[in-house]
Amino acid sequence: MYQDDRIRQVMAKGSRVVVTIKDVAREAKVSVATVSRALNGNSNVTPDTRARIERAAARLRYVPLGAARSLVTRRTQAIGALLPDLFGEFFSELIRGIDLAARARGLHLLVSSTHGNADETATALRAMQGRVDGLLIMSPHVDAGFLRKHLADSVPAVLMDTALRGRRCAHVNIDNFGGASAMTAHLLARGYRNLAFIDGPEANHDARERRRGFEETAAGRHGVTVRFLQGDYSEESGYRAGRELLSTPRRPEAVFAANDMMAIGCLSAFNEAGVRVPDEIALAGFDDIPISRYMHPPLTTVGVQIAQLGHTALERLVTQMQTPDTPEADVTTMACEVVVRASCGSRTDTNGEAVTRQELHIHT
Amino acid sequence: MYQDDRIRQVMAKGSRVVVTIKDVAREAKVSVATVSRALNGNSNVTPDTRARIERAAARLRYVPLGAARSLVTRRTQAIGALLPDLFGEFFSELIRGIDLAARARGLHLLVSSTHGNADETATALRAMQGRVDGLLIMSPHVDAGFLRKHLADSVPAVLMDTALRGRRCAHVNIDNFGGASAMTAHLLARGYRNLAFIDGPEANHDARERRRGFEETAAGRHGVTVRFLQGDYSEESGYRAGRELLSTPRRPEAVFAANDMMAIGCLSAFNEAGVRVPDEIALAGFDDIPISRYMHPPLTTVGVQIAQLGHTALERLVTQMQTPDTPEADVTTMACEVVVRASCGSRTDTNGEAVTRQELHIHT
DNA sequence: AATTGTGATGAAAACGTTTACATTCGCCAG
DNA sequence: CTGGCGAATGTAAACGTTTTCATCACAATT
Repeated sequence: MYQDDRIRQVMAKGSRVVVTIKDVAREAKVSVATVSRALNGNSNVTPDTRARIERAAARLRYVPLGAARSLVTRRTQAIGALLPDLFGEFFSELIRGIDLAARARGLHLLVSSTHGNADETATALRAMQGRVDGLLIMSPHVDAGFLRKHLADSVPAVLMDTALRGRRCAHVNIDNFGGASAMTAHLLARGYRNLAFIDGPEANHDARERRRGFEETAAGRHGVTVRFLQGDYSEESGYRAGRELLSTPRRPEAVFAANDMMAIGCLSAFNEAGVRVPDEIALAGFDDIPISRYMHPPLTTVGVQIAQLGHTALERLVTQMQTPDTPEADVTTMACEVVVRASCGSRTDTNGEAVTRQELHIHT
Repeated sequence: MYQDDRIRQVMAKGSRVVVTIKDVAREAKVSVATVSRALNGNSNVTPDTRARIERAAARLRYVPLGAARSLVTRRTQAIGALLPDLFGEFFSELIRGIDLAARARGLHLLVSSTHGNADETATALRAMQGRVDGLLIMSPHVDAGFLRKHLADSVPAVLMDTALRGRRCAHVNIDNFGGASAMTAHLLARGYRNLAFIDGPEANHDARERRRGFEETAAGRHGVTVRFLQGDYSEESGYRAGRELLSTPRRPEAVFAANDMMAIGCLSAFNEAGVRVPDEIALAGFDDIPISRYMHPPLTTVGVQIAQLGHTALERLVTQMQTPDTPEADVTTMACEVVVRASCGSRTDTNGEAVTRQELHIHT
């Protein structure tokens, strides 16, 4: 049955010998070209021959070597996602969105985290380039110079939620400004006049935009006072901000945290001090991470369609990969929505679910 | 400055031409072999030559093509993680653990989700094999036959939290039985005698083990009654189970859900009905997902070191990749711990934090 | 001065696949 | 019977890198 030693060796139980297309060809008594054609399904192959080849391939458990295939086709069928971190709900959702879109396109997904280190970001960026067809990048460290230095022209890339508007590649952004502005308007509409804002890390583009959204909407309005506290997006920093707010003589009526984790920390501080939310003080966050609705009270927040962001970014990238001519780098902005729950004193059903959603604009 | 048309073409702004090692060699006026040696750092190259090559490579923004390199070195420097899903805290943590360990080893991480579909699992498994050095697999569909059919002998693999104990590859499991058993003992120790258990999906190995841990520890004890409700790991199913429990004449004193999401759903049902936890009924979960501690009351649960599981699995895989001789496939079991919070009536500090952790055994 | 050793560099083979081109074969029209 | 055609298959080149082996220059030894 087996034609020679090679086949015998390949079939030997537990061996680590790799099966190549030549083995399949030999086993099916055809040339490697025919095997390739049969297995890739495109060209003309006799049903009989095809069946013989498929049987041989299955018997030998042949799987084509991606490297060899990529080398000649100049496609890896993989895209890389470079993210600042893989921890927490935000990135989990983002990866899920990317994965969903990638699998729909038959693309593999290579993930890497940079942990906020610029050198590491550069290393990861370089390491990925040789092995993917395109790159999805979210990182506080990337700017025009960084990309010019570390990103080859041959690699299509899409930047997610980044300040930079270089003409080098496309962007998919979150409407941080609009979302923060809408939430601020919501707070004002509820009658709160004395407001506090817990800031995100200064270096972060999105944190700055959120602050700006709050500031421009609230500041200068008649009878409205604003106050800022520094945070860094961590629950811990939100907790500290909450304590600080309680210790000052004149408490704000409402607190808007630049992300949900800080809002949650702040809520802990309030709960701990026996200050009731929203009766004594209102609280809002940003991101609408899944935990938010389980808080006590459920958190009013700005909903970001995180998975959708990943999906959109990947589709953008695919478009860019398919059109070799550099299209004028465009910017897609994902809309946000105010998700009203109990923490800002809305009427809610007994389950604490959101009862209203205020849609914002979509601007592409 | 530039030697010929090729270089000029390569340097042309915005071009999609890929830079190869030959271009670098030409630019640095050396052979490709020397470029390879210089850039890989190993062999002897004159400092002068090396500098010239590095300058050339940087100027051209050269990055080696992974496919070509892999083809000759027979290493992709990548490992694949095949998971049932990418949604939720559990997988987020797991991926983080894997990524951390992989980056420490200089390995790339390829992720893929199978969404519970057996065919899709097979496809993903096959597609990954040609492009990674090893595989981390977690899936309800893999059994001995499945692997024999779809997994080439040449690919090292580690199975995570799976029933199968084939001799084909190593396993890293969670001590589901031990954890459930310990939690049950904890409930009994607190004086609860009338217990209910919310089951996970029947097909799941871990769900069965958790049930077994509960059953064998509680059943047959003097004065202890047990009751089972079917769930499927979703919050929704936990909610239904909670409603059902409340509607029956004799309520259990304590409810043990096979995972945290169901416990959270159950808690919603209790809160909604105004039934106080833990005063009127105690509640426990399994997994210790990050949300648990933010519940109201914070959830007593079985802690699984999820990130650690990923880390361990990857290290196991690396070991297997380095030793070509198949080592007797071994099984590592990760210990669980009972994390006591307020939902089972323990005394807690004002913050609702865990105040005791009961360590279990570690068995390797 | 001739020989040997050494360290840097170059030439070329190899990796496994796809694909352009060549070959073969059977069939049909003339 | 022959020429031509199309379908099925084979042959071989190419992809970009690493690595083995050979070459070379030059210093150290005889």
